[in-house]
Amino acid sequence: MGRPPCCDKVGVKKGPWTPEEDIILVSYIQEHGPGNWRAVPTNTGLLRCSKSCRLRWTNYLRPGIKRGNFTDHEEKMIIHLQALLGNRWAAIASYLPQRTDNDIKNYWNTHLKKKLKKLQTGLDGQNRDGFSSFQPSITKGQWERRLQTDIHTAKKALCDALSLDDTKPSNSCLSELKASNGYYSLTRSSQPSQSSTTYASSTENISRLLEGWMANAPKPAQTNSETTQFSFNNVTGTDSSSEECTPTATNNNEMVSQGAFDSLFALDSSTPDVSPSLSLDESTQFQSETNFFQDESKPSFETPVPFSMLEKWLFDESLIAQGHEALNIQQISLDDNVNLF
DNA sequence: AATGGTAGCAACCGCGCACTA
DNA sequence: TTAGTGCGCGGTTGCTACCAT
Repeated sequence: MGRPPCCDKVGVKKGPWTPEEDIILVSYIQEHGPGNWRAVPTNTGLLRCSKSCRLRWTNYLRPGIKRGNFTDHEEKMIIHLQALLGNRWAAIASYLPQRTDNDIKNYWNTHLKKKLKKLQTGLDGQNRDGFSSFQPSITKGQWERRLQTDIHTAKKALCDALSLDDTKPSNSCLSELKASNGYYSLTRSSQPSQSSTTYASSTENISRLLEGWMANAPKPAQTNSETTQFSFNNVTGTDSSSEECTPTATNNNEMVSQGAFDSLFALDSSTPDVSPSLSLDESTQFQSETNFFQDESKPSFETPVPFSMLEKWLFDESLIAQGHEALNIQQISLDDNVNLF
């Protein structure tokens, strides 16, 4: 059977999204919810294909997305998870609730690959930080087979471990908004760029504003130098809470504040001992108690479960040195990847 | 100041899977 | 069982900003 194109390509706009398009898309999703992407261009009048709309929403407009500034812990998690899962960015992203697969993929390709390569060449076989060479105890085929059966359940178990309540306000929100001040100019020429394009910064603002919508009933738009620059008065329900980053904005289940999220990754040696390798049985046990991926393949954050299990599993580098099998698996994959550089 | 190279990132493309009729 | 459809994923491209010369 032939596969029809996702759109007829005729009259379909490509390239960067404009703020106006973002607003239209956000407004539509706010009203109808994500999904049925095929209908989005038709119903909104956007000259974009459905895939483009979905991608734009998933990667940039969806609430709760953190962009840029990967922390050391996130970096480590990505490295470990990439070693374990390979280039399964969506799976890796599911462990980093605020990050998109695209973001992680880009970060891997642009930063971490180089970093690891540098590390690999610099150390030249010395064992350090879990990234060095070693003698694999099992073949890649073996661990891949094992992963095939284990990854899915382990993924769900880990997501369960990530589940927590979000009660802290985001401290970084306001400063980011300030940093973005003026970036939403439609002329895209009013402010100097910092580290990203003016457009990227502006979509971040859209996301943050949307967080406010999702969290609260629509309120009259508040006059503000930042929001008015965005022409958000075209959209009903602009919420001032997104500017203030008050805890009221945390009702959204998808959103995890910076503070809360960072706390997840604080290494805590006092946490209970767990096996560094999630066995199938353990994972299945978790799986039976949880309900994941409610929306857009991201875990929910309803049931507070200590993060220590995942944390320990991912970060206990001493276990790497001890040569546990599960971490050997990571090492194998990591070495395989490094060899590709 | 101008130019060329490079890095970073947003977005696109094609494929595969799941679901339905 | 097969065809049609929608969606998600991973790889890749191309644009833009930055940096070195």
